[in-house]
Amino acid sequence: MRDVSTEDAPTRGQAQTGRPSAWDRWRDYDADPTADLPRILGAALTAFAEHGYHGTSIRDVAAASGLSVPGVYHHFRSKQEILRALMDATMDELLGRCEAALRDAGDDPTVRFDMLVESFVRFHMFRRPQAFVGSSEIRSLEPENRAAYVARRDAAQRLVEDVVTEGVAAGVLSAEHPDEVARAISSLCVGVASWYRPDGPLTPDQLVQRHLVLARRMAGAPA
Amino acid sequence: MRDVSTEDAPTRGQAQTGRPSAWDRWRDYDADPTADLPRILGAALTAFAEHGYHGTSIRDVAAASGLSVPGVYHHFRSKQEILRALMDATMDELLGRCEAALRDAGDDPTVRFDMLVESFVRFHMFRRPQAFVGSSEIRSLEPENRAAYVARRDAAQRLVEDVVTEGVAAGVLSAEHPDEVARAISSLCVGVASWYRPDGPLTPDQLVQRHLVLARRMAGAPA
DNA sequence: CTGCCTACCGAGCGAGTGATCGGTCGGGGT
DNA sequence: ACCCCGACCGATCACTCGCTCGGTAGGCAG
Repeated sequence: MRDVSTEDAPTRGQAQTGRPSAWDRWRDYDADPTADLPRILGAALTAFAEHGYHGTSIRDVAAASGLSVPGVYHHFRSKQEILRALMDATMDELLGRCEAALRDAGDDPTVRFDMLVESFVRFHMFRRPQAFVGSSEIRSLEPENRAAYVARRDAAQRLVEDVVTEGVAAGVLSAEHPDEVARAISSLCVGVASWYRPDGPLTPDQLVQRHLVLARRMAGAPA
Repeated sequence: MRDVSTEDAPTRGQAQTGRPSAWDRWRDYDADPTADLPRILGAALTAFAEHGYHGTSIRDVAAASGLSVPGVYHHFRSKQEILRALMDATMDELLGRCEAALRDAGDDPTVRFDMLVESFVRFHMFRRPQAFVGSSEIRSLEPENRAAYVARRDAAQRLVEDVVTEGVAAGVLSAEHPDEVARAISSLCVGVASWYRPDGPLTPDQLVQRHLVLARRMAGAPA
């Protein structure tokens, strides 16, 4: 039994200098959200997004992976372990991309806010199944796994909160309650993951811009 | 076999004059979200909110209702029928309360926007399980039931969109894309249902006010 | 008292569940 | 040639699932 959650992870964009750093190209997404995932997790992602964790059987996952049931259990100890690996991979990517966006943004609080929100919106647009499963299946995680996941989720929201707080301190934002603005921006993004369709009338860049406007307004950026 | 979805519904507040009108007291909520529901639906609501539709068995619902499995099937033809009745009751109340709020608001576009948003926020705070199940279990509805539910859900969002559009026409709001603002406000409220806890530091009225501020900002109300 | 209704329950059906057992098979090391 | 190991499968386990059958208990009309 091996943990498969990181196997086959393709080499991603790297910094030109120094050690390779994943998610440096935080704006770029493969069109297929399952492309970077090992096949079992890819199959599980699609099935969980469509029917939910409890609405999906190991046989569904096995069939979609081109494996038998024992074949799946060769890679994962249990159904719960598949969900845990999927949720972990989701948070790895979200946090990785957001931290990369903040590195790119430098020190200007306005740029930091904009780029972090942009990164959030893009993730929820292009990793729609991950974002959806990540928010709807928290309750299906066993207590320990849930606690670990929620902690990372809170850390992601904390990134937003900190950037709002910085903006207020620098006088470029005027939110009275940064934690609530952070929560509102998170809710907005989760919403995007639930209704966004790639074949909609607007381009991804347009949608990013429009949601950036909404986020700026909530945070009290000058019109 | 009877349809139980409306049985035992207590008489609610009525208009002082003319025919009785449900949800006239659209701001008032019983502390227990299951209080107005027949016991089977109340049990199903609690269980679905905690474990999801597929994570809940008929035996769970029966035990929580103090009935046997056939006892449950005496009132509902199938598990799906229970979910449908629950979702219907949820939309009945949401739409009923929002329409009552709009009746109360009169003609002033600013008041109409504020009261409708207030009604939305309150519903998602005090009917948290309903709101959560209503958004997370759409995928568990069979196609016909889902289509009917989504249509009513869209109608609710349309109420918000119309009020924003009215506000823009009257010059008291300045949103460029009312449909997106409406979606954002809905997302905000769904978010409220997912994190709000009655024992939090803020009173419900404070939370309503703060979310009203966020909604007004997104809609481009003057500061 | 009989007949019929609603409201339920004990027992159990076939199907499907997560998980496991004892394998097979092909490739790499020696 | 030998063996071992990772990757996988057919068959099957004990159990739970949604749902149903044939009943019973109590109320009420005639």
